[in-house]
Amino acid sequence: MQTHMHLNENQRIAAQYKDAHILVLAGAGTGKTLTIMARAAYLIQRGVDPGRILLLTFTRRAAREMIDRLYLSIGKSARDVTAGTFHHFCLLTMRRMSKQFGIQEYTVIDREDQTDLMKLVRANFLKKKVIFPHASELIKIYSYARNTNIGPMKYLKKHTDHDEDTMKKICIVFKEYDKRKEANRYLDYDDILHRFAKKLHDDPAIAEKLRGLYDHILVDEMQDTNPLQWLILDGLKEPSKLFCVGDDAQSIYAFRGADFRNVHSFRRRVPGAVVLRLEDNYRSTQSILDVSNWLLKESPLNYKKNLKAKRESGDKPALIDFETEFDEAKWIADDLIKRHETGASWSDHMILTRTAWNSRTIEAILVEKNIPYVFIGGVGLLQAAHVKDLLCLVRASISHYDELAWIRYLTLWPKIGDITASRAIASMKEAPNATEAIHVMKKQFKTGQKIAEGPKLIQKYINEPAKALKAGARFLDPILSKRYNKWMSRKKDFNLLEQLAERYRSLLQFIETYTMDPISTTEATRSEGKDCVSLITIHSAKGTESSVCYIIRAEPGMYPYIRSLGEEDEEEEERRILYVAMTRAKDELVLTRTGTRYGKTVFHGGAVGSYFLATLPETLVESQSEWEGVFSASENSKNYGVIRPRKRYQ
DNA sequence: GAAGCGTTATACTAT
DNA sequence: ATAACGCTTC
Repeated sequence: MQTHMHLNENQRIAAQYKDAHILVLAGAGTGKTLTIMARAAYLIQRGVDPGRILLLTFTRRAAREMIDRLYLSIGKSARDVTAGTFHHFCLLTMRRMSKQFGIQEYTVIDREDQTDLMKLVRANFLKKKVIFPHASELIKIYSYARNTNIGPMKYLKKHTDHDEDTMKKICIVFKEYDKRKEANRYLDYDDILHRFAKKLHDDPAIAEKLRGLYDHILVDEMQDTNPLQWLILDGLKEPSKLFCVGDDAQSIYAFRGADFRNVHSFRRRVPGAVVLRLEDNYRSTQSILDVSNWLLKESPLNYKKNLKAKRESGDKPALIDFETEFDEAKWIADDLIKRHETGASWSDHMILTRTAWNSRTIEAILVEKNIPYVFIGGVGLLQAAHVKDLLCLVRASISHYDELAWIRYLTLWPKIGDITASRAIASMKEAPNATEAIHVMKKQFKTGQKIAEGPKLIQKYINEPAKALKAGARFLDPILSKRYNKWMSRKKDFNLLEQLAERYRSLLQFIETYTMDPISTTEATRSEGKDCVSLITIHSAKGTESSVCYIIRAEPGMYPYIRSLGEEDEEEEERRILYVAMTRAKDELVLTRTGTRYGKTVFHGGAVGSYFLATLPETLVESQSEWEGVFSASENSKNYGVIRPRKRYQ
């Protein structure tokens, strides 16, 4: 990282550009974040009210970090800048104008709830057993179609090969899903953007108001915004000025509707926009960039990227082979300990993983060896079954429309399954208010009195989330302790939850925050600023950096990921994922791979399927094999078997 | 008909 | 770890 707010010429020109919409094309490590912050600082110093600056980032973590850094540079006024993700910003704004947006009493639901709701709709729609996409697949299709602003039918025709009849049925199911969602007063992630964008474009009075909120909109990771997000920027951009920063080579969210080409069309979309470039890399050594550059050059797409280091050439990246993921994990843990003993901080190390579950082995070893770490990405604390049980009790207490929460809560009780629960909930829907609804529900069951106690308990503490959770946890304890093995270790999560909740003024706010920004258990436990190793998915690692980076499981079937094989667009996205991973490293890059694929040892001969590192020139890395008795690392890559594309899910 | 239990299959990325 | 499924019990 460059010294604080010390800008090079191009960064300075970008940060201080006047009166224009600006796109900054900034390669990895060229000081993207620094330039955005310098822009904010410059604007504020020139007299712009910080409250009239909107900073849109990709994760809430990124927003927090930027505001913290801005605080160090310009002080208190940094806190007045609105910073967050598109979803966060849109929801916040809609909550402030909840009457105009008609979202009072609405509950935000996550992907899992979306899928569960879709399951109900799907089951209702299908008479008998027919071949029909699963709920998770339906949600994926619908979400993608909405984020790219194309109709579901158009999407289905373009991306699947279902027959006409099935496609029509799928579209009907989507309509049913919408209806059910509305009846439950749910907002899914896509609704948050969609409702906002719709008002912005269809309601001139509200649009006028929204456009007047900010003078400057700064957007990080522009390459990963999708067409729906673009509608939002487009609607807000006059008289506000856009300052967008991105890099096509780091676009890794196509599955969410982003298109890496979208930064190229910026000038067409925004007439008169100025496009600037940052090309000097301050982050990494040249040896790390050499491998990264090589990877992009191998692509059939022309990224026109050749990162040049401002730093020394440094050590060559290492490529190390292991027989099993267990060996790999142990080696990394020992390497970390060695480095720590010679004076390095744990926090100088980042372990990058393609998939969240791939990190399980290494996580176990880190725990075993007492290496402090934080896991970022993947499944959250709030997804654990027992935590969901408690949160659903809370949700049910807040909203009597919340069908999923009620089903979950009611089915915790003996002799109540989903069918009985659904019936009771259907009768509740008629009730005019929450109190009446609970009264109606109570009468359905012999144990009704006891069942109704839970929500009543929670309702007492609507504005004291920690107390509500404590009361809820105590209330559910007898049921949950019977339900789960190892209950004592699960129960600990409730204390953690209570601690988190203390920071919030209402239950609604607490639930909403963590629904939109799920965190892992280690992330919740870690005290701020603690020295620890980061174990992180590459998708979550965007925008971060570390002195030493380990990219684990860099074997065939992983880069490109096995499911993308055969689809050029998808394989190229996988290339960018690996590129993002490599360019996080400042001083040392260690690629490790195993001979295990899906639990089986792979060392049969034959041609290599699509595997990026198969053609990696030996001069670019130091190869090493910890796989005793087997061929050397360089031979190794040639001896991996053919990888065939897995049958695609329809 | 519905609940509940035990067995088996299964894993990408995320707001 | 959990969802899905088949089977048994109420």
